[in-house]
Amino acid sequence: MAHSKPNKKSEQIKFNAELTEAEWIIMKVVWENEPCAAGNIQEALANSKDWAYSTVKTTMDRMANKGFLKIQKIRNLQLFSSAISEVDAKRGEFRKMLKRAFDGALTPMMQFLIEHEGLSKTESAQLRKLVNKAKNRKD
Amino acid sequence: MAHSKPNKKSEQIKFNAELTEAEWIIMKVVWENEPCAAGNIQEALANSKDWAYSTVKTTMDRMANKGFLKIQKIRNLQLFSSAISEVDAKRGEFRKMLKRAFDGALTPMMQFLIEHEGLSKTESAQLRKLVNKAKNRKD
DNA sequence: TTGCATATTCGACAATTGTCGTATAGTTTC
DNA sequence: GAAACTATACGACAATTGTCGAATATGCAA
Repeated sequence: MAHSKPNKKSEQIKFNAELTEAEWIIMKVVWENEPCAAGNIQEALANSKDWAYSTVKTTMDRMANKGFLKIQKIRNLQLFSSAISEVDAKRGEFRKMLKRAFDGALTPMMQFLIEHEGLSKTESAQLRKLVNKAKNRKD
Repeated sequence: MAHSKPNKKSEQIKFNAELTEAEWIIMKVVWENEPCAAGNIQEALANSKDWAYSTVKTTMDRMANKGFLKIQKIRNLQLFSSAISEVDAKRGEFRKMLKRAFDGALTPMMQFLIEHEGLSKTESAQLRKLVNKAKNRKD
C-alpha cells in the first residue's frame, strides 16, 4: 500500500494527548488563531507571558516533533496549526488525572468532588441538569 | 512567639499537593502501610514495578525533602509516614487538571465529561444519586 | 569479635521541560 | 546591491524526574 497506516502509538497520542504546562498555554492560542506563525503566538501571549520569541519557537518546534502541531511552510515562513483537537487534549489531561488519583474510576472522583471540593447548591443543580441530559446516552 | 507559623507556600503544598507519577505510585503504598521503611515499599511494589531498592529510596528521600513524607528514625532505620493526606493529593491533581484543561471551571468540565467521555447509563445514574445526596450541602 | 545482611548516603546519567542567546539565511526597502 | 529586518536553526543551561550502582555505616548472630 502506498501510504503508511498510523501506528497504535500515534493514535494514542491523537486521542489522549498529554501536554506540558507551557504546551497547554501555547496550544490554547494556536486553537484560536491557527494557522499562525510563532511570532503571532508570542505577541498574543505578550501580556500574560514574558516569553522571548525563541522560547515560544523552541517549544512549538518540540510540539511539532511530538505531533501536536503541524507546520506548513510558505516561502520562508512557517505556519503552525494544531494536529490534535481541544477535545483530545482535554481527554488526555482528564484521564491522566483520573488514573493517577482515582485509579481510573469515575465514580470515586465524583464522590470526591462532592465530599471534598464542596460543590455549591448551584453547582450541584447544574450537575443534575447535565446528568439528566445525559440520561439517554449509550449503554 | 515560640513556634513558626507555616508560610503560604507550605500550606499551599499541604492542601494542593502535586505529585509526579512515581511519587503517586509510592505514596499510595505509604498511605496503606505507614509508617514503613523504604524496603517495605519496594517489596510491596515488587510485582507491579521492577524498581531497585535505591530507586525507591531516592524517590522517597526526595519526597521527604519536598515535604510529602516525614521521616522518623529508629536506631539505624528510617520509618516514613505521609505528610500530606490522600485528599490533599487528590485535590492537587484534580485542580491542576481543571486549571490546565478547563481554565479552572467545573461546569465546563462536567459538560465535557458528558459530551465526550460518554457516561454510561449506569454512571450517570450513580452520578445522579451522588448529586442528590449533595443537594443539602453548603452554598 | 568478626562478619554477614541490611540500610543509608550519595553521586551519576539520560530524558524532559522551561528558557534563552546567537549565528544564519531570506525578505524588503532605499 | 547593501542595509535593515525578520524568521529560522541550533546549541546551551539549569532544574526536575526516573533510575541505578557503589561505597559506607550499623546491628545482630555465632
